[in-house]
Amino acid sequence: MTQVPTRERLLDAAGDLFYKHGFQAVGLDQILDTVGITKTAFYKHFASKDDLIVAILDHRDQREMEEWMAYIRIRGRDDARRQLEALFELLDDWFKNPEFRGCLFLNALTEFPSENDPINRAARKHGEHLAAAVMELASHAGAAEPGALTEQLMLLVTGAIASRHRGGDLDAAKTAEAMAKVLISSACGPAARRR
Amino acid sequence: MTQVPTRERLLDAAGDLFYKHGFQAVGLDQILDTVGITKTAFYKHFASKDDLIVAILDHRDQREMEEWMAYIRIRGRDDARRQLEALFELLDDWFKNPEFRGCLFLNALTEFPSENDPINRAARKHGEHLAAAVMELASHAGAAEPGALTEQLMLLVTGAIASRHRGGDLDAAKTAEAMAKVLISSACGPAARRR
DNA sequence: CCAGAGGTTGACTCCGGGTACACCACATTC
DNA sequence: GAATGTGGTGTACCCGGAGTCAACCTCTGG
Repeated sequence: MTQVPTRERLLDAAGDLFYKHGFQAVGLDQILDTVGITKTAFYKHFASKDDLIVAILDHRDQREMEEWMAYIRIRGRDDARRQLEALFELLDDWFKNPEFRGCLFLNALTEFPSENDPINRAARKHGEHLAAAVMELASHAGAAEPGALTEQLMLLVTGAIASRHRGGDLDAAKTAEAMAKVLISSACGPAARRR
Repeated sequence: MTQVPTRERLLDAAGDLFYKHGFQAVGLDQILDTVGITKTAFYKHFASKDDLIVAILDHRDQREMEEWMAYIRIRGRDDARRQLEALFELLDDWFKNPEFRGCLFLNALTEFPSENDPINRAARKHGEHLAAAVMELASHAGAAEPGALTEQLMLLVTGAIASRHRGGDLDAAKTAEAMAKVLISSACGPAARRR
């Protein structure tokens, strides 16, 4: 019976609560109640609530990047172009989840708008990681200007998430996917499909 | 000497603070200090902080819609297609402002994620107003499917704002504008320009 | 055997949202 | 000329959340 260490349980439980209700809206006590420890115990794991948030963002960044890349590899086979397109299929799957509340990292960015804030930094890193991954796929796909395509696709991804979050467009992922396919085709040439 | 009524000053000052630092991050006291009144006086104007936020969102929705439509009419002349494109020029101007901190309404949506929350409702209304305006322009521009074009353009607008807010793409408006022009052309026919 | 990690209880500070009460000044209206 | 409403003031207060502190417990490994 290897018990799940408290630190992990804190990261999980607090992450879920923050995602559902927002970072500032969730009190420490609420987190401590669900995990079942006391305040003093908490402060032996994390220096502050902010520290906890940073740890959550780092942890989820890593986890989500792995999950997303795995999904993309499976759905996109060995075709970099198809993999780029799979990114939007992933979004569609995600948006169908009734628990969807936007992107944790984008949410963190708006709740902690100061650029010096460690939380803000941690949240921005996720965007950079995703952009780097897209950039690599764009290069592999033979895009004429991988950088430009990356900015376009990232804007579509961000826009789809924010649109769906706003509640206006329930099929935001499909909307974005249609645009993405056009962009990918025109950037990589209409036919060629490379590794 | 018609003094600016306190209610207006509260809306302005609190709106600015909320935009800069976030809704939950700004305390009532901070607002009261900048306006120069006491807590008791505040509660004679608004029932609560939430009530104040709703009033600010309503107020700014109206103001921003007027400003945006005026900008679009000036830059787009009497050409609905050019007016749609002008929307992205407006974004570019906005993004150049160093005070840019994202969209107040999108920010409100992430800080108050509960759909029942009056603040959430008020923030969503702004998106609906803007979408309605875009829809009308899309119809005037002779789009084959105005609804589809509206969803695409709204996604680009939202994506540009969120991308710029994320800090990844400083030229997000240009990126979105390029995509928008293609979409508008293909939806309305490559040449025709109507009122 | 002892140190250290992870835990407990309980009391405490400070700050923010919100309330209650008593009071003041001025303009309008009966 | 008194009454009332509006927009203020000041002070004292309650509650909940973040964070601190001190004293103590228990299990585990060198």
